[in-house]
Amino acid sequence: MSLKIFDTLQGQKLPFEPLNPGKVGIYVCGPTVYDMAHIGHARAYVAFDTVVRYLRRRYDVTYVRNYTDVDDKIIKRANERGEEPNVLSQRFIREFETDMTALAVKPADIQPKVTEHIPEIIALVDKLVANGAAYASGGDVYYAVQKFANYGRLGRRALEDMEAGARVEPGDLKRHPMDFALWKAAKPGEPFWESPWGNGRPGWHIECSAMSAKYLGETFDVHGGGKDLIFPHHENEIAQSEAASGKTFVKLWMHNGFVTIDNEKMSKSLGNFFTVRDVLGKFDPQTLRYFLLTTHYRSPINFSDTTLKEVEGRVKYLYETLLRLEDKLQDEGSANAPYRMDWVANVVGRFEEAMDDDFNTAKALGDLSEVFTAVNDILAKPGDVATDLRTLRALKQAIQEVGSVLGLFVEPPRDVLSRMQGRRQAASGVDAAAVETLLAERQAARKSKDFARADAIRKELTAMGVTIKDSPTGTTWELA
RNA sequence: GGCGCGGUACCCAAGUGGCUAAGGGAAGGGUCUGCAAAACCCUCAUUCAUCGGUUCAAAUCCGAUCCGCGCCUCCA
Repeated sequence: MSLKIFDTLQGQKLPFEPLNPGKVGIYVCGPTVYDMAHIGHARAYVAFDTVVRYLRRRYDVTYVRNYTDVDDKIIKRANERGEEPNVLSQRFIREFETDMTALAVKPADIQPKVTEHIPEIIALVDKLVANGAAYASGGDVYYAVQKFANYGRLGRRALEDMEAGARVEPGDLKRHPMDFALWKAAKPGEPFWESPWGNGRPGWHIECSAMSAKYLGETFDVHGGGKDLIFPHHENEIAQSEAASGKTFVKLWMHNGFVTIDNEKMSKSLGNFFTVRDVLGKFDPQTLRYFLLTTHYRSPINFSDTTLKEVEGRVKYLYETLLRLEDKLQDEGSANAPYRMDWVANVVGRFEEAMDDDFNTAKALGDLSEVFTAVNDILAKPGDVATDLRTLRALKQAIQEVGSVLGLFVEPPRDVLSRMQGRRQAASGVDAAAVETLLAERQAARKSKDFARADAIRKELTAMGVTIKDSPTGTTWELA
């Protein structure tokens, strides 16, 4: 049982071995906080949250995920809104954290902000200028890509190929078109910090080099982010960090695939953009999380309302099963009866097999389906009481253990189900009291065997979007 | 143009050299039910874009072709 992870740099799955036995340092590029988080963010952070949760089963993990809280887009947005950049970024950090909490994404161990690491950044830029990897030009400082032999290795592209397409502005301060800014001179009205090169602010890529080194060291185990960060962001991080330290920057690179809409990358220019908040207005956070885990993290995942509806139905089934299971387990059980099926003892083992193969949550979820079916099977067709209870207990424990890694099935099923029901009810505008009245009327009709009347009422309810379930303990209802 | 990824049933989606091609949804049949709903059971790809090749053996490896997507500019 050994963990294999796909490394972007090598282009293949590799057995994972931490640099320091028992310990893992992982850095994931966080959001630039100038707007609400979108589903692409949700995907990335749910994916890495799951990775980290799984790694923590075996290692002492230090997980760092930054906030980029100073950048062109933030300044632009703040100006548009007549707001201070730092006020705007702080606000979107809070919104981001609200969304992540809803999605059961645990905070990273360290969540550094760029604005709180300016001295480290300046020191790093200074070092790069001193050793010739970078040069000051105007009030800016640029990284000289030609000085870094491996430039383009992560993104699999040659410097010569890139020059052709690069736009060279007249009077550009860069020596080479692909050189990128480590430090940008402040324009009037922009936030700035004092530096040896004048007032300015960090370029986009340098922050991650500076902050990862500070918290994880000059060489660390895993660096992750979305596929769109491979080039130039991560390429540039490697160039900066390795030119400064002379050491290998990162042992293994992980990149998650995109969220697509109609099979095209989600982007504002295409107008196919959904925020997490939009989606959580229509679907349960557990639905979104489950959906994001149904496809392997490196593949694209296509988002649509139809799919989410389907997934919510599934998630509802899972929680209803859990609810039935819990109710059943109220009964006192036996200690060492046999299991009803022999695979029961190995549910977690199978889960680890799936996760060990580059965190295959899609496979893991597929396997889990059989567990839930088994639970319902036992509940629907009870056999020997002692055997059933022992089996159900074991299955419940396995579901909980697997769920604690996937970030599912942690909340009480009743809470999740009533949250879903509440959202549907609010959206449909159905009056619960009116439904109850009709149900009481139908109950009376049924009691007097007036089934025609009872069915007429059910038809009426169906027209309202209400589905009812009769059971020995009473009638419940829900919105389709 | 350069580089990369992918095409598995009606839909979504695992599987990347060898037991019966996971799982979910939809659909059809059944059990249960006054009838339903829910739940459970059964059925549902001799076949993995196409064409060649390698191999005792390929959805899985190689080549070609067609189609879709992404990166090369800010992006998770």
